[in-house]
Order: sequence, then structure tokens, then C-alpha cells
Amino acid sequence: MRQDEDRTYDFPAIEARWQKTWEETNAFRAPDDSDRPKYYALEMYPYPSGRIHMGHVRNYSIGDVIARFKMMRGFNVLHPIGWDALGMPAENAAIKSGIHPQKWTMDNVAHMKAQLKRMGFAYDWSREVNTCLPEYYKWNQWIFLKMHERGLAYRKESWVNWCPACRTVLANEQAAGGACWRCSSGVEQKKMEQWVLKITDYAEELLSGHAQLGKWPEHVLAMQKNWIGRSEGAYLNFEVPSIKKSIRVFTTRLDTIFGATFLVLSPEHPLVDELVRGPREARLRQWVAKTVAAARAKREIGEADKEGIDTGVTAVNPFTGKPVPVWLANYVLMEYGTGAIMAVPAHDGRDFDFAKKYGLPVVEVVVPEGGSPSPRESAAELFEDAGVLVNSGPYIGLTSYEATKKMAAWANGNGFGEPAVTYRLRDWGISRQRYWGTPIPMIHCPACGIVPVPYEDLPVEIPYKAEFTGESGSPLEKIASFVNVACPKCGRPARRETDTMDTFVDSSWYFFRYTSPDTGALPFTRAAADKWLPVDLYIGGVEHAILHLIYSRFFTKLLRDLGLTTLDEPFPHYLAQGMVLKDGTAMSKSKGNVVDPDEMLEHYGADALRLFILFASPPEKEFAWNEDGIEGCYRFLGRVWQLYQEIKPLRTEAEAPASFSPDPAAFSRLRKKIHQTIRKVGEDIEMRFHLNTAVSAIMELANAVRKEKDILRGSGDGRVLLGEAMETLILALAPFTPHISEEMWRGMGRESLVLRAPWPKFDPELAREELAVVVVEINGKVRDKFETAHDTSEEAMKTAALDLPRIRQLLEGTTVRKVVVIKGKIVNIVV
RNA sequence: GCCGGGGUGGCGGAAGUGGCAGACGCAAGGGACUUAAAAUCCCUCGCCCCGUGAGGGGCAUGCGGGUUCGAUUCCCGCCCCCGGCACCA
Repeated sequence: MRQDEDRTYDFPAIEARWQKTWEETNAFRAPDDSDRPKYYALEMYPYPSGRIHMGHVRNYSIGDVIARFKMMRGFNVLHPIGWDALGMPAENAAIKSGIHPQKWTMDNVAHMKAQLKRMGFAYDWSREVNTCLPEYYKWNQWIFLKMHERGLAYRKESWVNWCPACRTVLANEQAAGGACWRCSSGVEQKKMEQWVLKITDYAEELLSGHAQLGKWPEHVLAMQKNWIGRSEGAYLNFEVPSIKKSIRVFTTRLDTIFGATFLVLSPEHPLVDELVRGPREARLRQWVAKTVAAARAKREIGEADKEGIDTGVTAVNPFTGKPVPVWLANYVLMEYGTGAIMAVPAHDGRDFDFAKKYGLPVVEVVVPEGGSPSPRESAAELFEDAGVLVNSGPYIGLTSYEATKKMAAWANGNGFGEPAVTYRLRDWGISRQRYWGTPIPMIHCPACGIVPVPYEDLPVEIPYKAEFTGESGSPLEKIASFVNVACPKCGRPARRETDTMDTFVDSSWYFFRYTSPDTGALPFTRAAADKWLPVDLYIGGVEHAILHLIYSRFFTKLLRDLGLTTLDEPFPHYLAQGMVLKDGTAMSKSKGNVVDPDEMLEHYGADALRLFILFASPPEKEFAWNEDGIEGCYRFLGRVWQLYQEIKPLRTEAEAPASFSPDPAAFSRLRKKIHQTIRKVGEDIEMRFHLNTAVSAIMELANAVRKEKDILRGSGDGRVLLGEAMETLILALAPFTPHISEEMWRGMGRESLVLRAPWPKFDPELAREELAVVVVEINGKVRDKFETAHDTSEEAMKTAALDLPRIRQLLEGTTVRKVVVIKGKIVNIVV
């Protein structure tokens, strides 16, 4: 760790000075009425947990480079920030230390805001959004009421994911893998009534919308696609004569229907109650009760052994007319499809395992083209692909594809089935039994039922006075003044809903609010949204690939259908930033490997920290922290500062000493480097987002200046060029290290801010190498090289190559069989 | 199991389109300055071999094949690592 007296440049003073200037001049304000083209740069807003961490620093540094670069490119840049300020940590802090969630949150916001300012991020703070303020969450409630009107918000009793540690319900997305997304506790299953948003209405569009997301990382789209889980197939009804009802199944393999030797229902299936009646009822009911409980518990951990029981009832296979036994088993999920399946053990590993265990028949009905049925010993040997049908009555010989089509038509025509599409995606449960969230604006009236809070009564504010005991149940339930309310319909005493909303509701539309943060009439104004959206570049951690990013897409489509926007997709370009690691794992308090940004700011300053975090690794890759790296970037800035100190006075000094003569080679080398750097840095930032290589190109320019400066300072032309090189260096650094860049820009005699300076232009002619280096290979191995004009003909290149002394020597005694010449690049001699 | 993404020096990483592999930085070693240290500056730096030296040669982008005058890049087959989903019918 470096000592203060070692500073090669006074970053504390420089950074403070420019942060003050930016603030005083509202330098980052994005006017709504500018003629310049708009650019909306957005990074995921933070949860105000207390302090910013390196993940934030990385995320926001990447976004800041883009925002500042676009400003220099002449765009009217909207670069806002805000706070995802509702959520459980605030409430947990209240339980632990007695600080009110509001105070805790607002104090954290104040602290983190100061930290972000010390990083020098170019935010338009006039658009700051804070979701824990009633003026924000009022609109969560407003949107919820609109959804309720349209039947998109409804109440549902169901098994829900329950986190015992957080003591609240979780959405499926938040309980992926059976673990709470926030605290990693094992999730339990509980039957509860809760509020649900009908995201499944948009399942198809969320999937087809991917076509518009060409600038998203492949794997994020894959994850979403997976999550939505679209599945094409058919519903098919099996008559059960004994109860005069039919069992409906969903299958994607209608072509295997002749091999459906039994049906399996989930023990939670609604027909179970009827099916179990009869002589074995007691035993069956006991099995069902046991299995439901066990399955609920086991599903958290993973795979359970397949267990089942025969109901003794038979259904009729509608294609064969033959009876098939109806079983109940733990491996069929009530949540997916219809909760019942037709089991085809010959072509499905799970059904096969089950059939083997209980001695059920296996009938092979599909074989590979040219193949024939053969006994299979294990699930791994099964033929599970599409093929050609056998043992399938009138469909024998058809391909799976043809058979599926004909069978679907036949089932449809005879009224016992139809084509269908199902999704894995399920509706979004948003009820949370917590205090520090948006109150769901509903009232339970004994007479009128569930009544929405009238729009004019919004917001339903979170009551300030509450008890935070950590006991089960929401603190809101115990606040009489909150709970007791007159029914808006009949005026009689009623109870207010005490569930609050999942905070992912807040973050599903905050990017709209930034466009008109002060409007009181609607969540946002149509004009502002139309002007600024979509977000041109959205940057954030890939951990939100399915949660936040799918909810936001859903809300955008919903808001569109409410007429508030015309937008289909909010984020056409998403840059998934990689994780910040140390010692091979993610930084986290529990692992004790956290590097505090404040400490780095203290020792190296914001510019060095920003530069390092951008230089060490490309944005989408993981970034491994190491202290020596930031040391190196700090040293680099020190060298730039030295160059600036040396070059600055050359501009104003008298004529260059005549005793030196200009060195034309050095002059054109540096001039070329200047133009190449402008091109490379601009392209790396704008086209490829390769910020690490942009930084290395800037370093190369600095190295070139250092190397040539002592020769060039001897002539007037050389001095002018050195000044130009220094200014290029400053401009190129400006998006990365804005403070030191402003300081040097001012020092070079420039009046306006460097962030207002236009990004420099390069001259392609000057950026071009004047001579091409031609590599000469013999049998693909480099043997020599020579320089020549770019437009040297292939014939001349060949002659020149064969004439090189070294090549002539090496070719002695061999026969040249072939010579491959690529203009301006290579001559490969094959012998 | 399925779906995605990766394997390049001691390390982080470069190499838009098949054409000099290892840019830039870190670490390391040597040197200058210094009473000394820090800071700073200069030089060396993929591995192996031959040569006293200048220099020369071979091997190298996870492994094995293929296409090509030429492959880190394209194709086929394996191995390993990371991420996501996981009884989804």
C-alpha cells in the first residue's frame, strides 16, 4: 500500500475540484428539449445495503465510460441512477438493531450517493428515483389496480415457496433450485392464498420477443427460453368408465400413443379423490397423504425415488380402445401440464423406470429408420427420438412427424383431444408478508368481498409506526390504524390487505420513471417515454438474467397494452457484466474477501480505480481483483501526469532551439500513432465494448509520446505534434479517468470541460501504415520479412521475396512447387 | 441428463474477415540514481536445444484427427472447467 507522500499527482485535490465543478454546473443534466440525438445509458440501480461494493464500481464504471463517450460524440445522454430501496434487509436491520427501516434506508442512500459522487460518475441526479418513497410506490399500486381491472392480478390459493429464514413467500424464479435467492435457505412448501400477476398471458410474446434482442448475450436468451419452457404437443382425454369422467393428459409425443400402457396422475390431481373410492380406499388415501407431504419436502432437495400405487381403476386408450391402468405416482407434477400423463415406458426413461419397478408392460412403437423393436434393459438404452412407427395400427410405417399430425387431426375430429402449447413459466406470485414493501391496494370486506382501493385514495402508505419483533407474520397485521378501514363500496368496517409487493415489481418499470421522475399524473408521461426509450444500452450483472430482466420485459408489454407506451422491448441491447472475484470466488462478506472501494479511493483515487477495473478484463468476463494491478494503473496515470507537466510549457515557450533538426521519422511515427489511437479507442468503445483494449491502446500512445518526446521537442513542428499527442491522450482518457483529464485539459489552455469536447477525428490516411510488412514463409514457417508499398503487385511481391538473400540461401537445392501471394500481407513459398 | 459459455506464458488478458501467436499491464530478474530505502528511470522476460558470441533451430493456443499453401480462428471426435435448468410429460 502506497503512502500519501509518494503521490506523483495530487488526485484528492483534482478529483474534489472537478466533482464540485460538475455539480455546480449541472454538467450531467439531460434536457428533455435538446435537438441532439438521444442516448439512454442505464445500469441496474443498486439496493441501498449500506456501502457500494466492487460489483457496483465495475457496473457503473462501464456505464460511465459509455455515457461520457456518447456525450463527447454529441449525444444528449440520459444517464440516471436511483435506489431499489424497499426490501427485507431494512426490516431485518430493524429487528436486529431497532433502527427504523426508513431511517436505515435513507441513511444508506445518503452514504452511497456520496460514494457514487466520489467515483465521479456522470449521473443526472435531478432524475434520481427512490422506490421507498410514496411518490414512487404509489405507481406500483396504480399499475396493480390496472392489472386487477384486466384480470391480470388475481388471488390464488396454491402451494407456494416459503423461505423460513426470510419468513415470506417467494416467486418460483426466486426459489430456483429449492434455495431462497436472497439467503440461500432451503425453501419449504406452504399452502397459502396470495396475489399473483398473470405473466403467463405474455409467455408467447416474451419468447417471440427474443427476435428483437439480437444484442443480448446468447446464454441469457437461452436461460429465459428455458425458463419460459414452451412445449408443443396435444391434450388427450382418456375415458374412465367407472367414474364416467375422463382424464386429460398433455403429451409432446402423440406418436407414441399406441405404447401408452398406463396413466399416471399426480397425487395432488383433483380427480384423485374420486378415483380412490372403493375397496382399497383407506390404503390409497393413506398413500396419497404420505406422498404429498413427502414429495413437497423432497422436491427441495432434488430427485426422489419413483414411488407409485395402482388405483385399480382403468381408463380407455382412445386410439387402441384398450383398457389402461390408472396409477398415482410421485414423479408427476401437478404444476405442469394437466397433472396427469400417459406413460410410454418404451420411449421415456422415467416411465420405463417406473414400469420396471412395478412390472407394467412395455410396448415399443417407434424405431429408428430401418430399425426394429428390441428388448431394452435400462432407461439409457431407450429410443427416445422421433423415428418410424411400428405396432401402431393404421399408423405403422409413418414417420413420427407424419403420425403426430394425423393422430392430432383424428383426435380433434373425434372430440377427445386437440393440439396444445404449454409453458413451464407460471404466474408471478407477488405477495410478501413483510413490512418494508409496497402495500397491495386491496380491501377485504365481509359484505362486498375483495374491493380495490379507489385510485383517488392512492398511495396506500406504509405506516411509519410499527413493531419489529421478528415474530411470524407481517408487522402490518398488528397495526390497527392500518388494517381497519371502511369498505370503499359499502362503507362498513373492513380489513386492509396486509401483504406487500415483491420488490421486483418496483424494478420492473423504474427505467420508465427516470424519463419523467416528477410527474404526478401518471407513472410517467407518454411524451418523455417516447423521447427517451428504449434504453440504448443496459448494463448489469447476469444474476438477473431471468428474474429482473423477464419481469421488466413483461411490464413493458403490459404498460404498452395499458396505452402508456408503444414500446415492445425496453432493453434492445443488454451487456451482461461479469462477476468480480477475488481469490477465485465471488467477493462476499461471508467469505471475508471483500475489497472496500472506499479504501481504494483513499489510496489511489477514483480515476485509478476506474481505469484498473476497466483495463483488467473485458466487461462481460469475470474480473479478478488484485492489488498490484491498480498499483500499475496508478503508476500509469502518474506517468501521464509527468508527460503533461513536460509538454504543457512547450506550447508557450519561444521558438524551438535551432540546433536541433526535426526527425521526420519520429514525427510521422507519432503522428500515425495519434490517428491510430483515436480510431482504435473509438471503435473499441462504440462497436465492441472492449474497454480493456481501448485502455491498452491509450497506454501505447502514452508510451510512444514518452519515447519520441526528447527528439521532437527540438523542433517547432515537433512541439506542435507533442501538444496534439498530449491533447489526444487527454481526450481518449476522458471517459475513463474524467478528473485528471479535466485537470489536464484546463491546463492545456482549454476553457470548456473535456466532457463537452468533441471526440477527436482521425485521418484514415495518416492512421495507415505507409509501408506494408510482408511476411515471407517457406512451407508456412516465417523465414523473413520485407517492407513494400501497399499497392505492390503480387508478381512484384513474389519476385522481391524470392530475391531476399536469406530466402535464396534457404531455397538452395530445393524446387519451388508453388508460391502463394496475398497482397500486402504474405508470400508463402511451398517447396 | 439437457441447454449455454470457456480452456492461449508465472498471472490478468491481446490477436474485427484463416495470414508475424503472446499487444497492453502485472509479477519476476538485472542495472542506474541513493549513505540506504521508497519512488522514478533503463534493460531482459513463452518453453527447449545448438553457439564463447553475433546468431540459428525446434516445440508451443486442453487432447486427437481433418480441410487448407497456411488454423488460436473453420469442421469432426474426445477430455476438463464454469454458469443455468433439472422427474416439465
